[in-house]
Amino acid sequence: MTATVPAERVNILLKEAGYRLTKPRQAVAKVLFNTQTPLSIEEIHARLGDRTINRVSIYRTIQLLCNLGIVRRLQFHEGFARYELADTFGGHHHHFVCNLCGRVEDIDACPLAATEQAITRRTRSRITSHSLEFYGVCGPCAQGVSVSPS
Amino acid sequence: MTATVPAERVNILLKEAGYRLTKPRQAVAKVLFNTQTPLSIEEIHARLGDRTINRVSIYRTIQLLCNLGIVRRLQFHEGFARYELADTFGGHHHHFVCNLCGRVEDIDACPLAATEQAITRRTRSRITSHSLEFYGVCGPCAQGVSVSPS
DNA sequence: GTGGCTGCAAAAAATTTGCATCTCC
DNA sequence: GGAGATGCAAATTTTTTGCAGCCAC
Repeated sequence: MTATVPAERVNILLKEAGYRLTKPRQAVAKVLFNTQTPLSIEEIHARLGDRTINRVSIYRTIQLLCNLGIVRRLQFHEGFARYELADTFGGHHHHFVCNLCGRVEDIDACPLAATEQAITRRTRSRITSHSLEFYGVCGPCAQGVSVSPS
Repeated sequence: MTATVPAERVNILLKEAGYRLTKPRQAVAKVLFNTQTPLSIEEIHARLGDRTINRVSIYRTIQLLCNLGIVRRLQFHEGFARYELADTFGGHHHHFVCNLCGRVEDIDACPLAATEQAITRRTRSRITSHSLEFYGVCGPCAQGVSVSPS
């Protein structure tokens, strides 16, 4: 995804919700805003240059950002979660995950609006979000030119 | 999902692939064929009446059934995985997960064939599967008549 | 009979929690 | 200064692995 709004908006949202602007929170938010692909806790930790920020703080910060609707959690069946900016900040999109190299590509097309309406009408439920992932073999891997993921 | 083919087909598939027909494997398959909703390892274990079958065997059986394409893994952001019969046995469908009561409903409509084709053409990738979940509040919960999940 | 399968125990990995210390407002 | 946040350690939870004994073929 690509950040469409300055990271400072996160600061405002935190303040408005009554939370403090601390170094770990700003650092984690910055990493997420500067990254084009969903990150695991471990990857976020690795990107926080100096390792003075504890993994536990990253977990807690991520949980907070998820609750505030700034970040969303993804599961690619890897045994751990990944996180990226939520729709408002990163734009609504889905993912294609290569089963060979693990690379993740954004899929901007979303054909689900009509489906959601149909479900809502039929079941009287309220849909607040959806999660859609495609799995397969990416172009480069299919042609044998891929490298294993970092 | 609903089983559309007798569970005996699993026995044939196992044999054909060179695996033995053991009690744990038949018991786990039976549970999956008799259940309408995706189950966690814990839930499968609980439904195996007598507790003579170990959790580890369930993990290993599930992994085998996934590899054979009989079962598929789902993640509803609960911190653990759920499993249900794969398309061939349970029919292609997606899920609606109620954020309040946790109930899971099948969504049979799948509007993704066209999207998959578009992605495949553009990126020269090969899509082998997709995963789509809707989240929200189900009808009963929206009307305050819901009970918490078992 | 025997090689693959199971159960037990233990390890590994991801995430959460308790609490003393620190720091943002 | 004080409430709230962090860091460390330890606990919890889910899943995986090693290995001796068992059972399907």
